Parts: sequence; C-alpha cells; structure tokens
Amino acid sequence: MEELNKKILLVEDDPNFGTVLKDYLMMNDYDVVHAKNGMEGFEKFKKDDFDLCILDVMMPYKDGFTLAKEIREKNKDVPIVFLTAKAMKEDVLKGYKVGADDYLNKPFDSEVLLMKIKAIMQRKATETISDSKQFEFKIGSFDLNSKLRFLRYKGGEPVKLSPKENELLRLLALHENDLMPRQLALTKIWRDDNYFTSRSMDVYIAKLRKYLKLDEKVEILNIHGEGFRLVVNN
Amino acid sequence: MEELNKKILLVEDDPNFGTVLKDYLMMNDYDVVHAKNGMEGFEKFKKDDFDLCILDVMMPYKDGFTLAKEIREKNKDVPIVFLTAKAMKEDVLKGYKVGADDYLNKPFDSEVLLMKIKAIMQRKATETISDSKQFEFKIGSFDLNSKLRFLRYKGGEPVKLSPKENELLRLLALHENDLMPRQLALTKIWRDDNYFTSRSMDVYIAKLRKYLKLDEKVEILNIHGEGFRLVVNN
DNA sequence: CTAGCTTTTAACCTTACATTAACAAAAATG
DNA sequence: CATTTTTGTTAATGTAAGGTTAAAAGCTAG
Repeated sequence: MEELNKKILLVEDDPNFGTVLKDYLMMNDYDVVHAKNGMEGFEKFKKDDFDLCILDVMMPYKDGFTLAKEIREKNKDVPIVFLTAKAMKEDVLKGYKVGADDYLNKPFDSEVLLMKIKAIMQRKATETISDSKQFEFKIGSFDLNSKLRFLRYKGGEPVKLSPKENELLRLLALHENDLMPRQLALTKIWRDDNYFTSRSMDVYIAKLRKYLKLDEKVEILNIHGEGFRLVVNN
Repeated sequence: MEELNKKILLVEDDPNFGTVLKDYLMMNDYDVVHAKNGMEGFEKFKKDDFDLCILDVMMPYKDGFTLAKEIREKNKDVPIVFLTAKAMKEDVLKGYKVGADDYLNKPFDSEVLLMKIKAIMQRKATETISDSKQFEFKIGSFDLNSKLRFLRYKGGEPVKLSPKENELLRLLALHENDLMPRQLALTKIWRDDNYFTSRSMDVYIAKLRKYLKLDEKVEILNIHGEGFRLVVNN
C-alpha cells in the first residue's frame, strides 16, 4: 500500500491553532510538518521537499514574509499560502509581492482552505515540466528517462521501470560514481526509515542490478553500512 | 504609442458599484466591458475575446455560476473571478467547481483586486502559450481536427468524435510522445478529480485506443500512476 | 415526450507494484 | 572463528490502478 501524499510545511506559532490545523490536514491525506516559528520553519524546509507551504504572517523573531523570501531563494516554484489574523491591505500586497499563491484571513473555513490547496496543487500540476534535462541520464550504454520511467540499452527496446525502481536509479545516477547514502534514498523515496523499508530498498537494488547486467561496465556496489554506489567503468 | 491592453469582462448588476469598479480598472490600463446582467454578459462574451471575466454571483435572472458554466462551455481557459457579498462556504466551493480562479468577498480592497488580476494573468501567460490555439494535429496516419471534432485515417471518411473524446485526444496530441499526466486531463477536461472522473477517463482512453487501432504505429501507453503517453513509432 | 447521442457508473478482470518473508551469503565484531 | 549484523536474491502476498464492456443516467434536438 503505497501512499504518495502531498507534503505540506505548516509554520504557525499558535500551538493550539497549529495543531488543530495540522490534524485537519492530515485527516485529509496530507503529510504535514509543523514548525512553531520562522527559524524552525526554514530549517525544516531545507531538510525536505514540500509541495506547499502554509505560513502564518505574524510570528515572533521571523515573520511569514521574511520566511517566504528565504524559501523563495531556495525554491522559486513551491506554492506559498499566507495566513493572517487581520486583513491589512499592505500585508496582502506584500504577500503577493513575495510570490504568494493565496491568502487567507483568520478565521477561515477549513473546507475553503482545503479547496484552495487543491486548486493550487492542480495549477502546479498543470504547469508543464519542460526542463527535461533533470530527467534524462546516460548510464554507460543505458539511457534513463526518469520522467517517462524507462531504461533503454543501446537504443533498443526500452524497459519500463516501476516508480520505486525509477526513483532509486535516478538517485543513484545523480550520485554517479559517488556514494548514495541509504538514508538519503529512504527519506527521499520511502519517506520513512525502518527495518522494512530498508529491506524493501535492498529488493529494489537487486532488481536494478538485474536490469543493469546488460552492460558489464555498469554496476551497483554496496558500501557496507553506508549505502550504494553506481559505478561506470571504462 | 499603441497599447494593447488586457480585456476584462465585468458582469455586475449594481450600477453604482459596477461603474466605479469599471472606471477603476480602466484607470489601471485595462479595457473593460461592463454588462449589467447575466444575459448581457454572455452576449458580450460571445462577441469578443476576453483575458479575464469578473462575475458577480448574485444577479437577477442569471446568476454568476450559471453564466460561468456557459462561459466555460465556450472557453475552457479564460480566467474567472467571482465577486460575492456574503462569504458562503457553499458558494465558494461551487465557484471552484466551475473552475474559478479566484474569489473576492465584497467589500474588497481595489488594490487587492488589481493584485489578484495581475497574478492570474501572469499565471495564464506562462501556462497557456503553447496550448492555446492549436486545433489540428497529425498523429501517424491520422488527422485530428479538434475544432470540427473529427478524426480521419489516411484521408478516408472522417470519424466524428464526442466532445470528451476530442478533448482528450487533443490533450494527448499536444503532449505527443511525452507524458500527459492524469491530473492534467482531469482538471482541464473534467474540472474535477475523483475516483469516478478518473474511471470515466479510462473509459475514454479505451474508446480512443479503438479508433487508433487502424494505425498500428500509433498507441496510447499507460505510465502507471502518472498518466498516458501517445506514441507514434516509425 | 422521445430517439439518439454522450457521459457516467458499475462490474469484472488483468496487470503492475510494493511489501514482506525466507533463506543465503558477506562483512563486521570481538 | 563463532556470532551478529548487514546485504543479496527470489518468491509469495495483498492491494491499487488500469482495461474493457455493458448498463444506467443525462442531454438535447426534434
């Protein structure tokens, strides 16, 4: 049972409200990471890939706008929604300047928030990903197309990859000849790190090795206790 | 210096408010056509190409939602913003279902409206450049005329396509050889995304495959969990 | 109102996937 | 070198997604 829920970063200093909102979102099948202030929010943002950020504007130390700016520096695309208690015009305008996708005045209806989240996600999904470079890799005599999820050997018939196979091989390719730490794959792909996910990953390594056998110059080496290494000899 | 301003259709039955809003928008370099009710709004919409529609929800005879639906039938892409006096949850949800781009509660700040308009226009600008005006496609030995809704094999007798068949095939053709995400079709064509619409789409995929069987070089491949891919082999 | 088309829903079946189990082999540990 | 830990690999299992056809429900023009 594979769950690929959308991940939301919620930064809200009011613990009550924050917890309630978090629970509500999680009840609606979102993975939510809750940060209690701007600093923490930015730390958590850097550590993970989020599909959406919900930021409270009024927070001590680092307000939502400042945080948004920092987030924008790291990621120009992630949607940002602001929450604010007062409907100050200047705030709204400031928010849009920073690249907000939407704006909600507290108190707001939770269903409306859900709807907006959905709308925003759909919008993002619509924006066609044209930079194919990120998704194409040469691995020895193989071509990996990570968007279309296939692996082709010397221009022959492409083999279809499952989502997990694909992401794992992509991650290995991104670290070609270098160590790809277990942890990394587990957190990025499996979003969890326990005995079973780890074993699951080993199973996928075995599958990938089978595919890659066609080119004896390509292999996946294990670095005991550390992770794996995709090497291309020549 | 000849400017080609963005064109806005404003449908608002309150003459005072409507006029004020119209003037304000025109002061900000938009061309505004003001209709006093739903009927008139639709007439004017048909007569011209607009970049944005601003619709009051509460209008006699024909409310904003009904009008929006009619507009959507003619044009699936034009952004729609609703204005409403009361912030009724049901209304907001209904609005998003019809494909609203945004929602404003009266009284609202005019600068905020401007900001939203700008944001929406920008979004559409990046989104719909390539998609917009393409209605004829060659798909292997087929010709698809998406305006007249027919599909012809090797210059033979054209087959008529239903609206949904047509839009789906068009969307696939726009992404020929590339991934056409499920989400995209569901939001663009069905404007909703749930189990049933998804299944409905699968039914249409089956129908299209039947049509396309005539040319064995053309096929619709599934990418599990992602979407479909119209490929033309040679 | 209904004939004829379109779309959705239902049903049933197949395929694709991810996880878990089971057992074997390496590597580390001490 | 015996034992524990980690990894390699294959197979079994359960579930979700997709393929397909048919029936039901919606529409719309006469």
